[in-house]
Amino acid sequence: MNKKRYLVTSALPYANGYIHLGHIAGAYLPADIYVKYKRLKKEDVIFICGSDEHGTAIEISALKEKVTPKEIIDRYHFANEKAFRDLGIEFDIYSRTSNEIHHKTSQEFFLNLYNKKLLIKKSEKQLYSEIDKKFLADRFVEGTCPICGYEEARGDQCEACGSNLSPLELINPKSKISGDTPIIKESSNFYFPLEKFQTKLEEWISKKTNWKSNVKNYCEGWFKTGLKDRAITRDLDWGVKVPLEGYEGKVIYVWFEAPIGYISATKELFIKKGDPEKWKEYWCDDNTKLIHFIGKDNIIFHAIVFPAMLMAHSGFILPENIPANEFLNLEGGKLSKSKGHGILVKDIVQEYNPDLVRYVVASNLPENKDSDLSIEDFKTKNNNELAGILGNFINRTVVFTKNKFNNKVPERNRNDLEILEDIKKQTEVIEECYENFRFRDALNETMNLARIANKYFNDSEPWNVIKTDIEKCKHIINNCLNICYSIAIAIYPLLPFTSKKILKILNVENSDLSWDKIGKINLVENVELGTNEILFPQIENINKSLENKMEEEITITDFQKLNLKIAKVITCEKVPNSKKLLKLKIKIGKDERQIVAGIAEHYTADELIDKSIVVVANMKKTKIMGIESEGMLLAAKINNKLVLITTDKPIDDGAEVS
RNA sequence: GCCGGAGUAGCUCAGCUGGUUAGAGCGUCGGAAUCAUAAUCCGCAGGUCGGGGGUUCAAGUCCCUCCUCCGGUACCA
Repeated sequence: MNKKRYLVTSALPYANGYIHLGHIAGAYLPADIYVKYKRLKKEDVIFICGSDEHGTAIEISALKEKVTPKEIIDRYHFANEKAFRDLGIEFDIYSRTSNEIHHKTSQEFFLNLYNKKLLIKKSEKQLYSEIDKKFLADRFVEGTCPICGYEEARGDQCEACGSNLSPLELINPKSKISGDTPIIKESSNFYFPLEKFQTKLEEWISKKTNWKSNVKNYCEGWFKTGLKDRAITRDLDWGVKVPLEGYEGKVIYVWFEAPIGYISATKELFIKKGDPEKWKEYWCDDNTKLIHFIGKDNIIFHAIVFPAMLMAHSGFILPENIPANEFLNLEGGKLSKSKGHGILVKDIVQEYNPDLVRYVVASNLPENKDSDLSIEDFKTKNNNELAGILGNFINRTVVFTKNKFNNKVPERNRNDLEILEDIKKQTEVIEECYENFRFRDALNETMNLARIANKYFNDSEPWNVIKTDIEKCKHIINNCLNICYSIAIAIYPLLPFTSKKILKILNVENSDLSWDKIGKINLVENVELGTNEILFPQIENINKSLENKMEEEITITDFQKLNLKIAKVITCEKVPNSKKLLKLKIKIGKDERQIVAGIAEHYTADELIDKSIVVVANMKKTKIMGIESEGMLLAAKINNKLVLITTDKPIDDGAEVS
């Protein structure tokens, strides 16, 4: 019988931004907890992750910052790698898709499908720049929108009117790289026949009775719409080159190549370990359970696209489970980079004990639905739970030992194992949680160990017993110290740093942790303890500013780009068929113009007439629901309240705001 | 507009295929204790399970409808 193996992956973070708590809650912390638990159970498990480093977004960031893509990916790759490490998230390997081994692996994968004639070749007219010497990907083209006339529409979409475009539709297209006017040229690209795999996928997923319902629901949604073939190559520089002659200047699309990163990273891991063939045990052997930890935005890729790719390639195992999480909100608001709302890991670890961060996130994991995290939690959970329940038990036990028994493990002197058995029994409850990917429950049940322990301490009253029966007291404290050790093991998946600290306090730093040791007698009598330490000092104040650290700072020059003016509303009417749009005519000095504003849910058209408002006067023209808008009015918004910005005292329209 | 998801105690959330008095953690309150980071332990708190209607012997749990929020997708030439 072959032993079961676990191959655990966390979604490859895109190397175009810093990791924040939403990411951690979605894909990384649950995976790390799971892996640590499996390791305690002495299971064969490897934990794979790495940076996803290709794609247009990175290339565009590089273009914007006038640096090479390599600089961008290096910045985020190393920063994120460190962020994970700081949080105690320990991958066996944190690789990156820019590595040579990944390029090679992806190309082999591609060729495998190509040689089987599975890929569909489609020729399409594409824009080609003779100066840049390449085909221009959608987002590298700019031109006039054929629908609304907006002059800087992107190749894929017009930001002004929202129309989806293809670069060929643009009037006067220009290369965003060189400004060159591209010509139309035939370009052929390959498509992956996803449609063909739909039946097989549906069948496969229908058998996955232990998958979370949210994951299955998403899949069913996609099936219902019908899977469509997806382009697998595109005209770009930055990425894995298409390994065929005549396809120079084309790369493999990131969605295809990134998940292969799990395979390349596994290869890399075993090359480093000096056993270069061993990766196959994890990817090609049915005794291995492949588990992808991801956020819900990634479900389509891990539950549908990648499995289809693996089926097409054949020889690989398919995922056993995909315990995708929903999204983590912060103070009721969505975590989003663009809105400057969120907590970056690199910042939070400066502020708090990483185990506290793990604890707060783990107790709020969005396992069944989007969840909400409050900054206040860092304080209350630290003080009330970690310090009060867990830290306190360790501390009261150790301090008691120090004061009454010379800081040495007192002797056992009776045959009473009941409390240790209770502890053991509780761990079975915890195990069940882990096996079912219920990490929030696991955390709660783990804390119950400390609750049981505190109760035992209270009920046993060693501070009284010592006055009448010192032997009995020794036994009690011996139990408590052994419970401390058990707790150190049990909390290890959740609070690895604290676990180590407890071992140090117990002076058994080098002991090999194993789940089986929980509820057993592990400490040697009369051995002296180490130095005590307060595990979770009380937190008095919390730093609310953390949530805003994502906001970009600007200079006065940036501000001056805005041309803010006072305007007077002349007429105003509701835009038919819209929920929140009002169309208003405004007067800015001599200038009269029309703007469309999304405030109908807060103001009626009549209320606005004659009001003095503040508008951004140099806003690019745009069309909203087909209506031209030549500016943007300012309003303050919080929760669901919205009020217009107006002036303190009357002032003529046209006045500048600065 | 359409398709999903969600709306359960003050807060954060559990409640599988409908079935005894709707649960947990934290907070609040009362009590016990004082070894411990004013930490612990015990007890209590009574929430029309978003509104309304329906099916059923029985619904938080199924059906219809409405409201609110969140995703996805479409359209508004």
